[in-house]
Amino acid sequence: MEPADDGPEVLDEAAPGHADADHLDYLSFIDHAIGRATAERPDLDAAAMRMVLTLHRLASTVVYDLESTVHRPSGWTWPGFRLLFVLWLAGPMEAKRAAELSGTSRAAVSALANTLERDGLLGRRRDTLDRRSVRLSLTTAGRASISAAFGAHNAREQAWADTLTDDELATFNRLLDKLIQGPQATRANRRF
Amino acid sequence: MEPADDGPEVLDEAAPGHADADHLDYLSFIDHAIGRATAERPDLDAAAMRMVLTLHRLASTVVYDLESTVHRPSGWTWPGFRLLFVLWLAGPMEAKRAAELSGTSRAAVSALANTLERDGLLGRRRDTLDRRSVRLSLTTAGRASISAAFGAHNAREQAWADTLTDDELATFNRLLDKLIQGPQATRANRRF
DNA sequence: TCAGGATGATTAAATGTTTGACTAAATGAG
DNA sequence: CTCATTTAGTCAAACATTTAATCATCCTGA
Repeated sequence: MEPADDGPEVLDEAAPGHADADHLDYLSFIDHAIGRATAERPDLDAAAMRMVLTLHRLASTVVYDLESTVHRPSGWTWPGFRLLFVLWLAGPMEAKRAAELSGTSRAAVSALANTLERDGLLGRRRDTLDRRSVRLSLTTAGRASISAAFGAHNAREQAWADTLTDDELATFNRLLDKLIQGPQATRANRRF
Repeated sequence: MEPADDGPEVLDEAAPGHADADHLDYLSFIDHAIGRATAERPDLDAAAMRMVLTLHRLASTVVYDLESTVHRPSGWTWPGFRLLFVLWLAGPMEAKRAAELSGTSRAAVSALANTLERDGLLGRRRDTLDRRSVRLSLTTAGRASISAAFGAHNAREQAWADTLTDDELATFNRLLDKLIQGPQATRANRRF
């Protein structure tokens, strides 16, 4: 990799206000970012910025934890888990519905099904009535795998939830639900 | 793609309890999943399961919204935005620190920097003291881009936050903060 | 001093994601 | 009935992510 030749267009010196940026980490960066951004642009909505920034970082951290401690050691990936999870709990279904329920595109389900089928965890079958459509279902091996993995998965979920009191958890779940049932979520879920 | 040959190992019929799985969507699947899973395995922690499932789906939906309405139309990706955002608000820094602050691996930052450098949004410069280390900084074009994009970004954040009342938002942010400051998050953030 | 071990960055290989194009099959208006 | 349109799935190209291996550089202790 060639080092950049330090042309004049590179802002190489820290701009004023970055002086305190040296003792930051993944968590404290949130406060720093909100402070810097709103100092530079007072029109920004700080509480909304905090909500999205923290929500995203928390979700990433939880997913990384589940994937690295539960699923990768069992030989599979988070996206693979998500698709098998849907099939486990809602039964065999068309690829299109699996995409809707797992929240990705049909193309991603198609690609994902390739590896999962290769690994013997799910089966594909062309529908006889509508021959465009493909029905996905767990194999017995797939069912056994996910059923076994989900115990460990839920144990980690429980450890996370234990960070909050029972009341706080109930409140948190209520607010999550309000957000995901709200107009923005309804508007946004258009991956199809 | 070859249809599976419907061998006996494929669980092709819906198991009992899947009868009501036909009128599900991305949102109502959460309730269905919790009901089915706890019916099958009463030892599971339903509230914890709900928390993680909803948290993940909400975060994915918000990110997809921001990426598809704000960032992709401007010609860049969510991961690219995240890296530039860190450089914007904390100033030039080593690649290693950029990885810590943006929450990915050093390898991912290295790959991401390739495309961003190619597109003229950031510059790389070998450190003269420690010649292993590489310093990343925004170009003026990169700075202008992110500054322009962040107005629209924050407007979408605001729309999401408006789903909650002011009190609810304050509570939600407090609980997000408690979770991300808690022992699980501290334990889990070990991507380095 | 210098050999062994740590550290920063990159690359490699495998996976997964997106959008957009393409194929094949079903549907529906005339 | 036929032809245009819609729909399900897949493919292709561009990107991004992970872990593991590799390379170069720095540091440390005998």
